Amino acid sequence: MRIATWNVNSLKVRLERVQDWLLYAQPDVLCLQETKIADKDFPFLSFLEMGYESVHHGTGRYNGVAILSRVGLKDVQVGFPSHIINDDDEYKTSIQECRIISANCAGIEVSSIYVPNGRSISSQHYQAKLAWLKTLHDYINDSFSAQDQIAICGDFNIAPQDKDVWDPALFIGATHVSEPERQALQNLQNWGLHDGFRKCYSQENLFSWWDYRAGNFHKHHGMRIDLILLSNNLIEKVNFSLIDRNQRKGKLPSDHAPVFVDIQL
DNA sequence: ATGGTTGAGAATCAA
Repeated sequence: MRIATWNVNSLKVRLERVQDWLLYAQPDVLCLQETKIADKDFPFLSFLEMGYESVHHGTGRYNGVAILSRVGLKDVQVGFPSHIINDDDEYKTSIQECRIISANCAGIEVSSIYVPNGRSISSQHYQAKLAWLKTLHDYINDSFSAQDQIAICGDFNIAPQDKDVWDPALFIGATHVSEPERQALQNLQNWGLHDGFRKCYSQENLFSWWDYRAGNFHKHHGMRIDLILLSNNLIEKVNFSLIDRNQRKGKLPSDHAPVFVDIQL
C-alpha cells in the first residue's frame, strides 16, 4: 500500500502534473492540499478515468483538500465533525475552513490535512493555527482508537526538528519551528501517530517544500513540513518512503514535492 | 532592496 501526500498549490495549474505523477508513482492513495478550487470544479471524472475515486472539500481561491484512492473510499468525513468544534471557540471560523477531509481506504483511516500557516508568532493567525491543531487532536482522539489503522497526511506547516530546516538560526522566533507547534505535533505522537518518513531516514536537510523566491530550491533552502503520520500498527510495516523532489523541478512546479510511504500490509 | 515568486482574480491577499 503506497500512501502519498502533495500540496499542489492550485489543482487547475497542476492537474496534468498530478496525472503524470499518478501514472509514474502509482500511489494507492493520494492526499492533496491547496487545490484552490470549488467542489463543482474538482476533476472527479478525470481521476475516475485513471482508476481513482476521489472526494474533495473546497470552496475555491483558498485551501481545499482531497483524497484520491484506487483501493476504495468510504465513510467520508468532510471537515471536522461539528460536535468537535466549540460554538464559542474564538477561532471557529478558521477551524471550519476547508482544511481536512477523511475517509476509510482499504481499512485505513486516511485524513488529508492542510494546517494553517500561522504567518507570524505575534499574529492571530498563529493562535488560530494552534487552535486548529488542538481540534485535530480532539478529532483523532474522539474518532479513532489506537487499534485502528490511521494515516494523517498533509501539509502540517511544522518542521518537526531543526534538522528539517535548512538554516534553523534563521527561523528563531518564526512559525513552523516554534515550541508550541512542535508540542502539538508531539501530542499527536504521544497519542500514537508517528512520522512515516523518519522510519526510513535520519539524515538532515531532506525537504518537501522550498519557497519559490530567491532560487531557494536550487540553493537547497527548504523545510520538511509535509508529513505522513501513521499509527503503531502501520509504522511497523513501513518498508520505504520518499520525497519525490523531481516534482519540484521543471515547468510550473508546486512549491511542495509529493511524499509517500510504502506499507507492507 | 521590509527584498525574492507564484496563484487567484482583478486590487491585493496568502503563502
